[in-house]
Amino acid sequence: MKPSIPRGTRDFGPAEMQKRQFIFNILKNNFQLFGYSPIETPSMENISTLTGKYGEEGDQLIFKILNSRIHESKDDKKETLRNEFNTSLEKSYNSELLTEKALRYDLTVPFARYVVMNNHTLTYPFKRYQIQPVWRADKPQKGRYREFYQCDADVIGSNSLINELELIAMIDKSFSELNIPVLLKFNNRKILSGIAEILNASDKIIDITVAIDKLDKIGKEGVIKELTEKGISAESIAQLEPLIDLSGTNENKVVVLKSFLQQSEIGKKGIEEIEFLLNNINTLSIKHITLELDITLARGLNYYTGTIFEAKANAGTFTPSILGGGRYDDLTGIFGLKGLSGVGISFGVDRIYDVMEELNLFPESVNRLSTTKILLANFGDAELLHCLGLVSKLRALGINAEVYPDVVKKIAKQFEYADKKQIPFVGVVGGNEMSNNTIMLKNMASGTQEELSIEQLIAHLS
RNA sequence: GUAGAUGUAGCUCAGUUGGUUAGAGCAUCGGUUUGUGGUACCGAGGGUCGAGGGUUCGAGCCCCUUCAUUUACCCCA
Repeated sequence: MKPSIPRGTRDFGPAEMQKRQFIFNILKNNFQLFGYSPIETPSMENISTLTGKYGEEGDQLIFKILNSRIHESKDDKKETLRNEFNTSLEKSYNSELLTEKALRYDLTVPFARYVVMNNHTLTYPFKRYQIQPVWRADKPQKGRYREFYQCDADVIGSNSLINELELIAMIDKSFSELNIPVLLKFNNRKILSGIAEILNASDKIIDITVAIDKLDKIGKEGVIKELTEKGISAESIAQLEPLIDLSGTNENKVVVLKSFLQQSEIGKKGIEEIEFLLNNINTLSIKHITLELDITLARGLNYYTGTIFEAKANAGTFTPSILGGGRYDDLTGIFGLKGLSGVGISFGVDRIYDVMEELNLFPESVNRLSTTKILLANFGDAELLHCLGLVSKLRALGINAEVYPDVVKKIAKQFEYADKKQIPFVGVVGGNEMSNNTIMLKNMASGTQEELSIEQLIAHLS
């Protein structure tokens, strides 16, 4: 049979892994630098843990796992299963009789589930990071995969906006180290709720933000047309006008929003939070990223209640977001633990990779196929045994070294191997070198070689 | 879900209005070189042209069906 992998999934070869790990390492270091501890959770969760947390669209994109040993069910149960299956063919329908498990859709909901289950062992505020793949049954396209890694950092059990500030600092530091120019958009769900409250249209708030978000694409008239189509009254649209025209600095936008939201308690709270962030952001010495208040940023995930974040590369043609996050006031409440507010962000490694590839941002040092520093050529059994002693000496000193395992007719083959793996040095130990206790060291880049003592070799490679 | 694009060698792709035995580059293997790679030269292997059906004396090319991949919209990391 012809081998293939499911669509939306990918294999990663050594060259790609080298670069992916470069990203993982930077993120992991920063997570630890800011005080987060690692956890892992299972790939699969009970389906009831996941459903209802991501909005209607999100729920449909959850990969479900068919119950195992369904065929062993009793006959009377089989009839029920058949009915459930038929129903699920007719409409979007979750039946726990068929699929009681599903692949995790993100890391935040499993984290909330973890917190509730481990409440008594945790010290709050609990700061965790988590680097694991998630799965979404989306149609794949550019920058969109069905299996991809998220790198999450969340603080739970703290209401303080200091957490938001720290996250912004960590985002800045991480993207600065990755050397990616980034536009970090932020907003606050309370402002969106406030706008809905003022317009008395809480069910239409998503339509409104989506429409205003298209301003760049379809112009002001297009936006007004779309709002009308969505059933927003002319009066409300007129009222909305200052928001459609919203522009300028973050501070200017706050002034406009303040007057718009005067009559909304929740809106005023949102403004207060935004102002706190803007007033204190300077003390963070943000050097790298650009911060922009964007009231059209809504984010589909149901659980967000306060600050929301989204980051995109500020250069090149790759437009999908590479980071998302926000505050959720009561995600653990669903699992029975009330009153724990959390805030977190998620880096999308796969998209960060795509951006870095496009902008050619990977440093030269990770653009190689292997980390081996020296290959010892194989001239036969006796020489090989001698070389094995030599490599273990080198490895003890932290020098990445390997031997060529097979005896081959043409020595050239071994040099070709080193060349293809981009190994910088090849050591040759034949009869002469063995009796002299030396090694012929060839520099693959320059093509030159010289006979060295073992001490000289070590000095050369260290 | 809606719309478009593409399926030819391991990979990237040519292939003329339908006409002999379907090509190239890269990769692989062998040789020029039995202690030396990357550059050069010579040679070899490798194809049910995505699958099924139709039109035709004749189909990689035209028609139908189907599958796969990919891009955009929606939503998302």
